[in-house]
Amino acid sequence: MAGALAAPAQVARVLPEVAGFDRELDYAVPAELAADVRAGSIVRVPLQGRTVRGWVLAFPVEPQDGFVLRPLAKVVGWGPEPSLCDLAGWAAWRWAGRRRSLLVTASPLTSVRQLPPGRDGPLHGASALGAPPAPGRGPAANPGSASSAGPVGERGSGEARQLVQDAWRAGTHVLRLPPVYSATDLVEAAAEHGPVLVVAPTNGRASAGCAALRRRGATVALLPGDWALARAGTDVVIGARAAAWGPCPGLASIVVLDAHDEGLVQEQAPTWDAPAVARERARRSAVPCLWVTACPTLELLAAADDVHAPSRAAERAGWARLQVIDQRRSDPRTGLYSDELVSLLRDGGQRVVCVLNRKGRALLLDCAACGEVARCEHCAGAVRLMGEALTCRRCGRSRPQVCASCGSDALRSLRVGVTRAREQLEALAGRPVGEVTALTAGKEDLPGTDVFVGTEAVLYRESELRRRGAVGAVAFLDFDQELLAPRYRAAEEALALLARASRLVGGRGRDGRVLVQTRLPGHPVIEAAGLAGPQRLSEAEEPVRRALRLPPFSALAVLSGAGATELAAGLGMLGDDRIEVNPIGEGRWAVRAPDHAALADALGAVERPGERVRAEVGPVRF
DNA sequence: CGGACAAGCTGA
DNA sequence: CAGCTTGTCCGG
Repeated sequence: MAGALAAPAQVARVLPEVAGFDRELDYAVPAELAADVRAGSIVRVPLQGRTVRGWVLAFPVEPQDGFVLRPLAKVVGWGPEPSLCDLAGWAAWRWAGRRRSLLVTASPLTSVRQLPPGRDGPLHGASALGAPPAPGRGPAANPGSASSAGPVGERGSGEARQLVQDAWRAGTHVLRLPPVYSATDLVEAAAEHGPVLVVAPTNGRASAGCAALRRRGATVALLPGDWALARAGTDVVIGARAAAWGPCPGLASIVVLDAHDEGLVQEQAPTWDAPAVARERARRSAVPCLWVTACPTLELLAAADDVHAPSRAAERAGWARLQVIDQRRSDPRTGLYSDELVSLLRDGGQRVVCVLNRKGRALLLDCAACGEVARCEHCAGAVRLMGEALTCRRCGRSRPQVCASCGSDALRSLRVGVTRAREQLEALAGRPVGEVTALTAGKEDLPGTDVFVGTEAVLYRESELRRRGAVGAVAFLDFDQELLAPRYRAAEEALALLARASRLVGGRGRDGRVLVQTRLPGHPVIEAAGLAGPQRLSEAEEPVRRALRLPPFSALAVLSGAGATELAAGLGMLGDDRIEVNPIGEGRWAVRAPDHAALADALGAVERPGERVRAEVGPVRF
């Protein structure tokens, strides 16, 4: 540096984008860059002999004395609004992570040097919101999706609008709308109060919602692509879960669609979830946060200020008819295909989607001659059929399809997977059956058949399935697997599957139905879906969760990775008797606290070990 | 994270 | 003791 006696440069406080580094550093801002620097700007700064990206958290600031400040190297472009930088700090505390990944989520994919004309510019000058549809207006609608209906259908529009009006005050509100309702009407009603940020559970729902809103004349930014447009200002900003971190100047409300959906939870640490981020963001802006869901979870209900539901008639109309097949007296071997299912399959006019949450062909076999379960000769683990051979799940060794105890080659499938079910369904139906699993999802077109079988991934192919005509029925071949899954949220997840299936067949008004094969016909999940009354499940679940001190009656985190044991020990050393730490096998630890604040404070108070630790706050699987 | 630098190891 | 690896520290 020349050491000239010019006026002291202004100073910016920057968070460098360096993994594992969460400190703010001060930099001098050269006069020629000062005009482009503002809080939130993305810049490049020198650090240890290289230059790295970073976010300006504050500008200008009083520098801390005692440092020779290095100059900012470059202004890359626009970044998150300053309020989102603060929100990232909160989320880093709440999910025991660092700000970097959260600010990456809040930033554009590529540098944004200039914003397009915004709210008051030519794109927006006369928003057509509330006016009759004006197809030619606004940014180009997505080609290709213009033919599909709104994100979820058109029924019950008045009800959705009315709920928005009822809930219109600062705070977090559960809008308990049935699976079939008009999200487009709902968002449109919210947008009449000012810019609305919409978080959808999948990119597919977000882009369908974007197209529907644009057809009605709203200016809509679809994230992540339209980041710059969103930052400039639109009526609606919509995207998948990362949209919770999307720019939305003048934010007047946040709407989270399918707030119960697991797609709204970030899998990588920090494991933030969009409903909780939306709630805090709305709270900080003193605007309404609307959690829209057909099946509110206990965790959502506990965190919300109130619940708004439509009339019984409207709620009933939006759930499909449920046909429960009681299989308590059927043979477990043949129980996957009830008479009712077979007649449905043989009705050639029906398009049927079957759900079986098991991949592969045969996952458990026994010998037809001696009845022995097929197991591995080396480790005694259960074997499954892979191709033509039996493969051990535990040690991976293979052997031919022969019974190890009597030598017979007549092995029977005790628990079939989707691959085998497809073959069996095809034989029963007398027409072609297509297989859909997560492996094929998104990449290939659906098979050209009218009957499908797949894991729950098949339910996420809604728009493709419906494009070829109405789906007459969704059949859950082994619903008990969902009901009895060893996870505390299993029942709520099972109801969410029935809600998704309801949406696929289109509610009471259509002839569609959801068929459930089960040995637990009186289960609260089935009762709730059958009566279109999701609170039935909440009422049954609440005392169980309370007694077991599971969320929302506690807050959980799972620690894993090489440093997990050290971090667990550190938590024990805090001497806080509200924090429980328990081993859950293989270097994994469960941490339980009375609430999220206590959990976050405890995780934040312990020094992180040198070795890597993953802290999954609010584990999806537990 | 990744560069800088120091301490530790090895072989001629 | 040069030449290399491994570990620890620290960033404005």
